[in-house]
Amino acid sequence: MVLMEKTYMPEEIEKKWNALWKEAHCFDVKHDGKPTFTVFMPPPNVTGILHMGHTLNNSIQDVLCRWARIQGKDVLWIPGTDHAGIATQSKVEKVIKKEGLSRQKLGRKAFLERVEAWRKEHGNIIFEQLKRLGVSCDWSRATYTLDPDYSKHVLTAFVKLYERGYVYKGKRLVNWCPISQTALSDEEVIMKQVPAFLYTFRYNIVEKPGQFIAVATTRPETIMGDVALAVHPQDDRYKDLVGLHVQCPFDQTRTIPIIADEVVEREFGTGALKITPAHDPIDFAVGQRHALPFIEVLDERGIVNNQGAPFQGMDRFEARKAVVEALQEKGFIIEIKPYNHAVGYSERADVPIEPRLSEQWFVRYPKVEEAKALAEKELVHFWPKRWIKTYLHWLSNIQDWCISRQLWWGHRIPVWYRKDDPSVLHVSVEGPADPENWDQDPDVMDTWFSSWVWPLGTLHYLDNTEKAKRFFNDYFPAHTLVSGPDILFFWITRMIIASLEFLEDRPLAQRVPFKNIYLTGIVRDAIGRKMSKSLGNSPDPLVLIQQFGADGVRIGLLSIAPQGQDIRFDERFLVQGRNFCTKLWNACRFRQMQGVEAAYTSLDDIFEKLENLSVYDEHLLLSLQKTMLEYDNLLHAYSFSTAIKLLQQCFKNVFCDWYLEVQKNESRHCHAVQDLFLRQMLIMLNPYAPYITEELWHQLHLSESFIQSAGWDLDAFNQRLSKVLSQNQEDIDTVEQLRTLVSELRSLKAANNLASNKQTTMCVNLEPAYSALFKKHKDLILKMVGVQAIDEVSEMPEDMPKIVTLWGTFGIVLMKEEGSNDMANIQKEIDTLTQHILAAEQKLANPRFVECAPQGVKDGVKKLLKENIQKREALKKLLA
RNA sequence: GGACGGUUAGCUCAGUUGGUUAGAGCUACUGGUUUACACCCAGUGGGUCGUAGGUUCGAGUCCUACACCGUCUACCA
Repeated sequence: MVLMEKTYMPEEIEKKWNALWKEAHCFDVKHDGKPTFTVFMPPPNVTGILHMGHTLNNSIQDVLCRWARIQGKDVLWIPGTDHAGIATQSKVEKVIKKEGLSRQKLGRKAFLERVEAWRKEHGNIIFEQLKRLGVSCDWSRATYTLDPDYSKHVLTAFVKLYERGYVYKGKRLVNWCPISQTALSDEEVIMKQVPAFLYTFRYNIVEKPGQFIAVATTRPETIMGDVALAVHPQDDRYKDLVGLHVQCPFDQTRTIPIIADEVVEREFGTGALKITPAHDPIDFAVGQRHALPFIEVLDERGIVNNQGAPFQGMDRFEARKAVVEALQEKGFIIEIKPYNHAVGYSERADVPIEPRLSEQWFVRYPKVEEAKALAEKELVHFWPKRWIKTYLHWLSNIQDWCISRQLWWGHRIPVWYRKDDPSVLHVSVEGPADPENWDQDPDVMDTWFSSWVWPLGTLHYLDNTEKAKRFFNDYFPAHTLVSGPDILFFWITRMIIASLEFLEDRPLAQRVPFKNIYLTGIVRDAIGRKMSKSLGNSPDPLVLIQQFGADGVRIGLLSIAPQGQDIRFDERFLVQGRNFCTKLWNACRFRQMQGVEAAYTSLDDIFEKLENLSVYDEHLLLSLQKTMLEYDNLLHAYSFSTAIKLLQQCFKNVFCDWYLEVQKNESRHCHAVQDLFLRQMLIMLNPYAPYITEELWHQLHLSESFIQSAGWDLDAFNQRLSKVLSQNQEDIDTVEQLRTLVSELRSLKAANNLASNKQTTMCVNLEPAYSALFKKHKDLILKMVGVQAIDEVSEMPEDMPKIVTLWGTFGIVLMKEEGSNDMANIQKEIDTLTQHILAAEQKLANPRFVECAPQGVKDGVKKLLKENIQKREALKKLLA
């Protein structure tokens, strides 16, 4: 047997196990009749690269999947990528721009080939990165949203919704991105507070020469598109003016009416609102109500068109300046004041969006009420729970979804118009039989329209073979969906709606695509800023993996990710993760140095060898048992950070720093105890740290097969353990008291400036009740504290530094120049004890307390009171 | 404007249905290398649980108000 290396070397070991796992198809779905466990990976952008958000998200999914596998479940974790319409297309457009090309110059077909080539080159980088992190997906089932089979699901969704009357085409005001030149959904628009100006200017009244109405606006460049002025019907200032007309400032021949509409806020600005239906959502509604004309003055690039004379050809921001200057020259401007307001920005291009009138495809959401009912009936659970409110709020205020995009990269809208009569439509997945007579709609669908059928498409719902149907039924719905809350509406809610709509033949409970939704926090930097490319505050996960090992990164990250709370990321935590791995490594190395059997040591073997257990052994195994139970509960409750901290604490404090140190000072060794502890600890740590635990599992010869097949039957384990343990609670208490005593005596030494390695002599005045216990464990105490002898005395010498413990008063023998007795400290301790004693006495003297409090609480108070009094008496003796 | 979070040690956070003397890790300080590990061990210091009230025998935990920080959402043009 070759001795393990002195430190854990993640890189080679990670490589080794990645290869072996792949070779053995460890993560392939088995479909062997065992209970299934499905997870859908939120598909990252196909050309994206791994960032901290992915790292957190996928680590959590991996914990869930690996834990399920250990429990013997048949796990299916489906990975995939998203074609990411706008993001990918604009990336490639930037690249070809450098070659002096544009997509228009290339033409649709050639451009799409370029994008596809780009995808082939840059796609799946993220898969390789995820593999480095150690995620256990079934890679053979990786799905891409433009895969032919997957696309069929997307197009079918469109066609079905069209047939059912949920999809319609309409000329509406949409969010228009002048850079990408496409419509955007409301969710792709980011509202930003920006400093701007509020311009107040005059509109001369035609019927009353010399009189005018003052109007406030932030968008003077749209004045040329004004078709009315609106005031509130109850506004006394303007009541008499309704029905009259005003003159347009740049086209004196054009007059527009003054109308009354309740949408106008009397308190804002001047109480008069200019109506530009083609360029503002509110104005659009007013325009429809009053049957006003729609005048567009900006084109698709945000440039003033021929309706906007004399500013034609100017960009919208140039035009704003020019219009204001022109108004100033005419003396129409009354006031210009700074004004902060929210402006919608295009998520991708980061420029203000332009509300623009255009013809688009819309979806009216089906199954909204059912989607609400699912959450209310707890057929889908949110973790943390509070997200249910946000979910319901969105569903209650849901707006029709603009799904067409004026892009080329994506699923093309499956609608054809007859060449000789474009009002004749053909809508189908396959297209018309005589394509030469038809023109297909040029637009593609919103990327989110493709990902909302993710649970159906990845499981090949439309495949009608018996085998495929059975597969779908066995793996749908998923157990948990893990995602950031930022895409709760974009994606999660829509997946629920799509599954509800397209699985109509199933009962409600079986149409929900996942039973649990776990929403992670957002990863922030050390000073609380969101991690982003532009700030450059996001570390490269691969560099971190190289520095700390994949396991170190995973443990570090998960230990600071409390349920649904944002994460303050700091490399310090990864250092801790790595350090823990080293500790684990060394504890197993230590075990190996004591001799490991050449044959495999199964759980049965270990239990067989558990005999003649000392109280220390029992104490350790009971700690293990308690930890196993708590760990199981914590994972059920998605408390990932608490769970890993629990394991770390048990492993370091109880096993390494206490049990192993005790073992070093004991002649008798029961290796089976260590083996059992390490075995169970490795199993529990495996979901968090798959590589190192797999390696150690084999180094310690715990099994021939992979750790993932170890099994986890808590009840059976507890029963077996109960048989070998004496289960004497007093013994366990004794060991806890011993730990405290050792710590107190070490403290006595340190307080008197004695180095921890300095052998000293102590004396003790024992509490009679603990005399026997002390004698029994005396040798161990001597060794653990570093003391030559502890002499029992009935009277403590006066000038000796002392400490009062549960078991007795201990004094330390000092050389002349060493230390001194600190009376002030003793007095301080007596004072604190007195406070506690008084509080306890008051409680017990209170009849209401005695009457109401449960017996356990009362007993606890009494016991503590007794101990505190005992301790205080001993301390008082020292002062006397 | 609305909704939802958060506020506990210098920092990052635990603290389950109210119940015994409020915890951990990191940092700081002190000391140490004994059968693994300095990516280690031992010890010390540090908190009137955001503020003000209330309910209760008992409140970090429940209620009310306020303050501050944050997120989402709608935006009054």
